[in-house]
Amino acid sequence: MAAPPVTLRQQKKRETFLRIQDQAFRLAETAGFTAITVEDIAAAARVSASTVYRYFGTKEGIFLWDEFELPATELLTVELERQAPLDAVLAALTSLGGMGFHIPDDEMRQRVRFVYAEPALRAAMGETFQVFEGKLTDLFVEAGSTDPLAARILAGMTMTLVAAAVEFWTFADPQMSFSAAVEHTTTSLDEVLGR
Amino acid sequence: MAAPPVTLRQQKKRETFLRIQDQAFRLAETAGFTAITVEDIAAAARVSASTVYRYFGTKEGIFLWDEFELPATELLTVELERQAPLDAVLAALTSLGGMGFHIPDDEMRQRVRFVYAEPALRAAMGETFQVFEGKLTDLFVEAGSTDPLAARILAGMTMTLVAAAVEFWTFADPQMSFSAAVEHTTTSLDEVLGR
DNA sequence: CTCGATTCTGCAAGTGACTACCATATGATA
DNA sequence: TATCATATGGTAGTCACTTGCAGAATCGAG
Repeated sequence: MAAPPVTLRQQKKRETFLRIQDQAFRLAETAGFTAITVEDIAAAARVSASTVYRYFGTKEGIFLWDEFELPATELLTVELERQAPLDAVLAALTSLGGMGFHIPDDEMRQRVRFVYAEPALRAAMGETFQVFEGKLTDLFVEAGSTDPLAARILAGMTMTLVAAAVEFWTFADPQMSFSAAVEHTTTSLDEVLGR
Repeated sequence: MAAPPVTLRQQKKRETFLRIQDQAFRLAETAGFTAITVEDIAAAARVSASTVYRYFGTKEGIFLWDEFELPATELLTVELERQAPLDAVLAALTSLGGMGFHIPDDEMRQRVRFVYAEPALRAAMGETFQVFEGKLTDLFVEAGSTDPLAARILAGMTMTLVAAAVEFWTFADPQMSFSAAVEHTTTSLDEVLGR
C-alpha cells in the first residue's frame, strides 16, 4: 500500500511497458497475432526478448491488461456492506461503468475487438476472468452474506455480467457509451430473471 | 446423424483414443502434467507423437472430454419449447444431473480434481466452456424467447451453474451423488436471487 | 562526487509443444 | 486379389518459454 516511488527507474519501467504493448498492438493489428513473434515485438520496442518475458510473462499477456480489478474489488467491498449481494454487484457494476478508460473509447473498443477476434487471446482473457472469479468468490464468502456455493454462483454471474456488458458495448452499437451498455445489461438481467 | 459404421477401423480408433487418454492420466497423476511430455504419453500408448496430436490436437486436449455437450443441447432445446428460458435451463440441468458418467463416479471425481489442480488444464477447460457458452447463446436466440443480450447473460448463467455444480460435487462432500449436487446448486441459485 | 549495493537488461543454450510433409502400412471395397 | 482410401510413423523445422550468468544502469549513503 506504500506509494510507489517515482524514481527514474520506475519511470523507465513504465515507459518500456507501454512501448512494448504499443508496438505489439501495432504489429499484430496489421500482420495478425500468430504471424508475429515475440522477437519481432522485442525488436520493434528495442528491447531483448528476455525483457518482454520479464514484463509480460507470456505472448498473450502483452495484449491483456486489467485496470479494473483493483477498483472493482474496492467498490464491491463497500457496496456489500450496505445491501444484498446481487444488488451490491449491480451497484458496483454501474459505478465501474462510469469510470472511463486510460485511452479513448474507440481505441479501447478496437483493442477488445482484436482480442475477441484472436482465439488465443480470448482464451487467455478467459483465464484471467477465471482467476478473478475465484477472488470474487472469496470476497463474497468473507463478506459473510452467503455460503460458499451461493458465493460461487454469484461470482460467476458477476463475471458474466461484466463480459456481457463489454461485448454489448463493443459489438452492438459503435456510438454507445460504456455506462449505457452496463445499464442495458442490468436491465436485461432483470428481464432474464423475470422481475 | 447417420449411425457411424462399426468397422474394424472405427473400433481401433476408439481403442487408440482411450488408450492414449488412459496412459496420459496414469502418467500425469504420478509425475504431474508438466513433468511428462507428449512423447512420453505417445510411447506409453505405443503410438507416435503425430498420432497423439491427430487425435487430441493439444496436450491439454488429451485430458479434457465432453460427453455432455450433445445431450445437453438436445435436452435444452426440448425444454425451451415448453417453459421460460431460465426454468428450461434448470430443468435440463436436473435431467443432466441424473445421467451418470461412462466411468465410476469416484474416478470421474478424481479426474476433475486433477484438472482443477493443474492451471494449464483449468485454462483449457475454460476455453471449451467459452465455446459452448457461445453455442448456448445462439441456441437461446434461435429459440426465439430472448434478445441477444439476454441470451448472452442466460448462457453465462447456465455455464456458471454447470461449473458450480461440478465443483460442489467434486470438492464439497465425497459421498454426494451428482444429482444431489445439482439440486443443491439450483436451490442455492434461488437463494441468490432471493426467491 | 564516489563507491558499493541493488536492480535491470541482454545473451546463450536448451526444452518441448506444435506444424507440415512425405513415405509407408493398414483397412475397406469391388 | 487388385485398387482405393485412410491412418500412421518419421523427419525437420518453428517458436514460445525457461534458466543462468555477465555486464550495465540506477540508487542511496557518506
